[in-house]
Amino acid sequence: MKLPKAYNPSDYEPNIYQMWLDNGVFTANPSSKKPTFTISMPPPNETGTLSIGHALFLTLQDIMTRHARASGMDALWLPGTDHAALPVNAIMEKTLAHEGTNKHEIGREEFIRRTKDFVGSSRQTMLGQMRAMGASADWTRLRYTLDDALNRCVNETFTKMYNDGLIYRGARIVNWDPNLQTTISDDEVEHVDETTTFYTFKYGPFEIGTARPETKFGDKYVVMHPDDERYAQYKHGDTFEAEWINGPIMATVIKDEAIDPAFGTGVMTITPWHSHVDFEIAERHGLEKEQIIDENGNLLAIAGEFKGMNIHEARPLIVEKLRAKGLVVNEDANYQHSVAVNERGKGIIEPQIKLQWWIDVNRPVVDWNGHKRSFKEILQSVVNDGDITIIPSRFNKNYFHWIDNLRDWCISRQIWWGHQVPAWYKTGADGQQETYVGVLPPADESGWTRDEDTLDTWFSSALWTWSTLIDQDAAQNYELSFEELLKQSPDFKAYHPTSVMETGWDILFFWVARMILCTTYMTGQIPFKDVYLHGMVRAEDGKKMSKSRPESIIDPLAVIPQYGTDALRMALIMGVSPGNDQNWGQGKIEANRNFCNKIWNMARYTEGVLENNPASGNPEPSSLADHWVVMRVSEELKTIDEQIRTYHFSEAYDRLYHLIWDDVADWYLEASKAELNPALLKWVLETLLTIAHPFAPFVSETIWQELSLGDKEILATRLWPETIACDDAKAKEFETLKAIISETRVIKATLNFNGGLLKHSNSRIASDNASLITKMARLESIENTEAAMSSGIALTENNENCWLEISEEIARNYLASTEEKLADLKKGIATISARLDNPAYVEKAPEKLVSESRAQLEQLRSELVATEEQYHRFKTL
RNA sequence: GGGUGAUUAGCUCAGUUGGCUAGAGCACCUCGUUUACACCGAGGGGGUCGGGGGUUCGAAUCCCUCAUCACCCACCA
Repeated sequence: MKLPKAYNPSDYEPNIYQMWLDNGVFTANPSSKKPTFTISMPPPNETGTLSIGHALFLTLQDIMTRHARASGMDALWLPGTDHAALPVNAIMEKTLAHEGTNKHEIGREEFIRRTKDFVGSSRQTMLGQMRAMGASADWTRLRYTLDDALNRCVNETFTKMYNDGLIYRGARIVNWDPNLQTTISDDEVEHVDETTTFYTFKYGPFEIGTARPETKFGDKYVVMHPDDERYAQYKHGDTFEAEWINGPIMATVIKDEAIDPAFGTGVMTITPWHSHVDFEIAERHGLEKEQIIDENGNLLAIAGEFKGMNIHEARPLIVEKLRAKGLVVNEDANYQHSVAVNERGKGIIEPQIKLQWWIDVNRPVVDWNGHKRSFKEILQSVVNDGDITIIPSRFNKNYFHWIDNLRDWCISRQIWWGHQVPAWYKTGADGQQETYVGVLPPADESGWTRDEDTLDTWFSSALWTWSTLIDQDAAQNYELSFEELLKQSPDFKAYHPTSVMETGWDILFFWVARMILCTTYMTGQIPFKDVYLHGMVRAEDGKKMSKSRPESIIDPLAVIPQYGTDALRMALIMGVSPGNDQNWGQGKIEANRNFCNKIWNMARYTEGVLENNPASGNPEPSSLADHWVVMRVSEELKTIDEQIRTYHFSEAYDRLYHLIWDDVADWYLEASKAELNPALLKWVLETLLTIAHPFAPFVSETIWQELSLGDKEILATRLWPETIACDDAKAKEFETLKAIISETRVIKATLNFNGGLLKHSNSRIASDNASLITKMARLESIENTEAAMSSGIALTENNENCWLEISEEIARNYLASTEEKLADLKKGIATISARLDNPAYVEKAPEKLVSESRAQLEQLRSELVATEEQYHRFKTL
């Protein structure tokens, strides 16, 4: 025996993974003739270690990839990591602050160098963890979002969009994070609820409400709805003088439909520099805009005596001053509103007007399917036209809704870690600023200075599916045009568009939509055909795992040594449906550790049999159990294959679990002990290991290697098994046999006795399989009496004239069970005959269902007759 | 304000396009040291599928409505 009694995963996993690597099992081959299957791995951020969420996506993608490989495809799962601009930058700045310095002191070059060191070690940790999860990714094609080739793609994309007028530089209102000192996109803004004080101030003849008195210094426009009759006497453009924070000011009346007359007094003043809505009103009417708050959140000169003060300190002082002037009309301390924060770091967002780079999403100049379209229109049409399928489909609605609300995308960031904007500026002879945008710096760099900003991480991530497939060396040859580069990239030609994008629903907008946008634009192709969205893994109590509750965090790498990677993988997909969140379940991991051990012991049993009874010849079913197991395995081979292909991972897993445990382990292996068929037993084991492999790669491959199974040396390269022929009638006979054994067990358990004598009257199945029945039902013996039953308890669930010969004394105790059974049978008969008595059912339901119902009714009725006879006999005992 | 999801056994959840008398894992109860496995085997209890309407021969599944919970988007002077 090579296999020890229990499966201990950590004894085998690292070696098995290394064996796969050594044999190049995961390496794709674009020159093969096989159909291709591609997944671009969503690159994890290089900020630390793998989370349970990473473990989930690695499992799902690995199942798909291994299944594709087994389906005879050239499967490429392309791995990578993300430079994670904003989070990494924040970590670095914090580290520098700790050391008493900052990025400006050490300079850009040194900053980049130190950041590379940091992410380098973090990357190695993460790659090791991904391998520990069993990820069958092609590590020879490992990519990084800051690779030189990707940088070229970034510059190509930026330049092309700039030349097409789709990227522009403009002073617009942005989401400014004073903590991280950068702009962020709309999608990175999160709203958190807050209770604050809502003030109502007197402002000339009006009363205005605000939660932010500190922004009000420069307010000189008072806005109301044009149809608000309370203010009908004031005309658009009227001016008036009002006493305000730092003395009298001239104010102008503006009428605008953005104002809700029902809110507060229906009048407000605006601060265009620090509010999105106010900015839009000011733009509509061509109003002046003035900055009040600087980039650190301090008040500017316009605040007079408050100049230089932080807004939070200044707020109460400003209110105090207004109160002293008698301008405070009302204060509501329980005002509920939400405040915008950066989802990274939770810094409060201060809108500012800044000169930034933007992508225009509304300009219809992009060629797509022969039409000039805007980015918005392309995003809509690829999903509407079915080029891309989102799974589950309910996310279509979210996706379209997001597009409808999409505004121009601010892509520049005031941080150093990332792809630098490929734009250069110089002041020309006439004093005007010139701008140069290009893939390469200007030919003569003298006088030009490069834009200091970097691009939003998602801008480079948006190029991920194809930038990773272009020839990495050719990308450095700038003689080649971008189109030539694509043509000369074998991987791009073989593997793009990719087959499926598997990712979390939380980055549908951030990433999936932006990949579609940039990829259709640059390559003329969709990035992927299907989008499969998984949910979040939450803590066992249903709440988010969070750093503030360290005990809530499940570390996948801590689970693996104790339970094994396979158990972790299966726990993560068990009972989980696409797009739905799941709670971590300790019970699930234990159940799957046990399942792995079950597989192990199924192999161990087979190993023992084969040692004494070497398999010879082709596997062919002989006994009833053989025919039955071949039938069951063949059915499930097809179904599980289909389920994986259609992304029903949980159901595929469920079928595998019960096939192995219930059908094979509990029935077939036990039955085989009565009538050995070593060749078939071996076939069953090999087949089950092959279909279990995508789910449980380690235990299946370990057994394969330890027992030197199969026609191939490595299970990971084996094709999905073929079915073999069986006799359906014999398989059905085994079902009858199962019924005899099960019912015998039930009677024995109900009456709680051991042994027992089973008699039958010329049952061929019972006499042919006497030893099997005796063994599995744990009987004393079995005999054919030829005579009809006269005493004991009849088995009524089959038509084989079998009965348990036991004393009338004990048999009478079965009366209660018989009564229950009678009730159940009558209920079942009532249900089905009611259905059949309904002419509409017989007429409209499919013929197959109707005939099934008839057969079922027939069966129940004969069972009822037998049970009733028995019942009356017991009554008279 | 707009939207999505959830509500199924004590707990955590599956349940493809409506179709066998509604399932799993865990937990629970009874029995069992059968040489693959106690990380086991055999048997069992437990649900009017959130409430109410409707469509249909047939509804956990489709439609309407209400309730509770979670989340997303927008707004917030």
